[in-house]
Amino acid sequence: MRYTREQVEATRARIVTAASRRFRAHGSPGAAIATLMRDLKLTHGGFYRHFTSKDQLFEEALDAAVEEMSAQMAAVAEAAPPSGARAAIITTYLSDAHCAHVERGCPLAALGTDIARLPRRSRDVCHRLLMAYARRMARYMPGATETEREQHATVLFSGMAGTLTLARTISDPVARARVLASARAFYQTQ
Amino acid sequence: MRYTREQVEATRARIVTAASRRFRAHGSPGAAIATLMRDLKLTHGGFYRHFTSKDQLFEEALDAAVEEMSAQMAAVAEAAPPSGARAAIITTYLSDAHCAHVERGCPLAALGTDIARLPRRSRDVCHRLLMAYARRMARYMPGATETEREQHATVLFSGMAGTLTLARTISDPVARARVLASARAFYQTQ
DNA sequence: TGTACATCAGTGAACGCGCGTTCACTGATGTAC
DNA sequence: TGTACATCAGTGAACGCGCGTTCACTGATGTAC
Repeated sequence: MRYTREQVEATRARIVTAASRRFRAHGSPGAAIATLMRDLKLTHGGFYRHFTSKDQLFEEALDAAVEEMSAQMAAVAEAAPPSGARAAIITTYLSDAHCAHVERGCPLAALGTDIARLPRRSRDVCHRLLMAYARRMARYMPGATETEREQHATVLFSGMAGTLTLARTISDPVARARVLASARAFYQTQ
Repeated sequence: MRYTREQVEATRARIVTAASRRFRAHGSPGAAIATLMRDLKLTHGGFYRHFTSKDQLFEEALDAAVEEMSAQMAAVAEAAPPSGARAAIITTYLSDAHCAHVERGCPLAALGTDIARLPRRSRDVCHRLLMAYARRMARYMPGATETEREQHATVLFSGMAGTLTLARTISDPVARARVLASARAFYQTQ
């Protein structure tokens, strides 16, 4: 073997991480494998030594994005006083900074409509990943039962994702900030 | 001239209407001009007698979608007692029926992330169309000033669009209906 | 009124490009003997 | 320990396909005379 198992897995991980950013920034059709590999100083042919198809990469990249995002949100929640965890999440999620960085931000806001259009099998896989995200956020949500908290997380995060997506269509920074601020106020009082 | 002005404009309108459905269902990269024209019993070459590019069609199709959707929502609001207009909008927007028909539904929920990724010039055009939608809905929203009502409409509709998009990733009808019901309850009490 | 020509929506072949995927090949290292 | 062979991550050319766009052409109708 030319490379050790560690090297091979490191390369694979680099591809997944880079893909998770590029897919969020440009969508799957907008992110070509050849470009992705070239920017990693690799050639596109080698891609298929690691993945069977672009679709498989998409799923793994989404998994990585969900993991990255939910870890960030959990960190924000844990840093806040217990009663302010939900508020801290809302402030961070609907921040100008999050809005400005699709490629590192919430995969639902970045890829929602693309996932909704996927054929059933892939859509189910993706949806399961998104549900894990909601489940992880549930502990910071109000509600008497785990199910209630999960549903609250689902509605809150999908709602904020919609507003973030809309904010990203706005070129004017002032107008964009105003929409984000309105949404923060809206969800904070709920 | 082979065709009268009426015939030419009727053909053009048919193309825009069909495109507005197909773009919402499959996104712009997923909706090919050749297929679109073929289903209208036309050939793809003729397309360029009516439009200069696919991008131009996208903008006109989005305009039509916004018009269709906001007219539907306005009708629902007008049919309700004045104090119940907002509630009626929420119930209709977050209904199973709306969720099941992307191609006739809210363009923000169907195309949000695609629009956010457009180059600046087209994104501005699209965003202006979406703002007209919010402006038209503002009259049914609470708020002391027109600006407040518009901001409320913006946050409410973008939020509902995010949840609708998420609901569309769910294959199981029961789970999907549960998410929509939770969101209806959430926004109704706000 | 009749005839010749111009117009232009629509046709269908062709072009060019990007992209996912395949494949024969390379060459450094692991392994068998 | 040394040598021959196997492995397989990575290379880069090539394939096939879909798609946006172009273009020469058609032919029915409008218009000029």
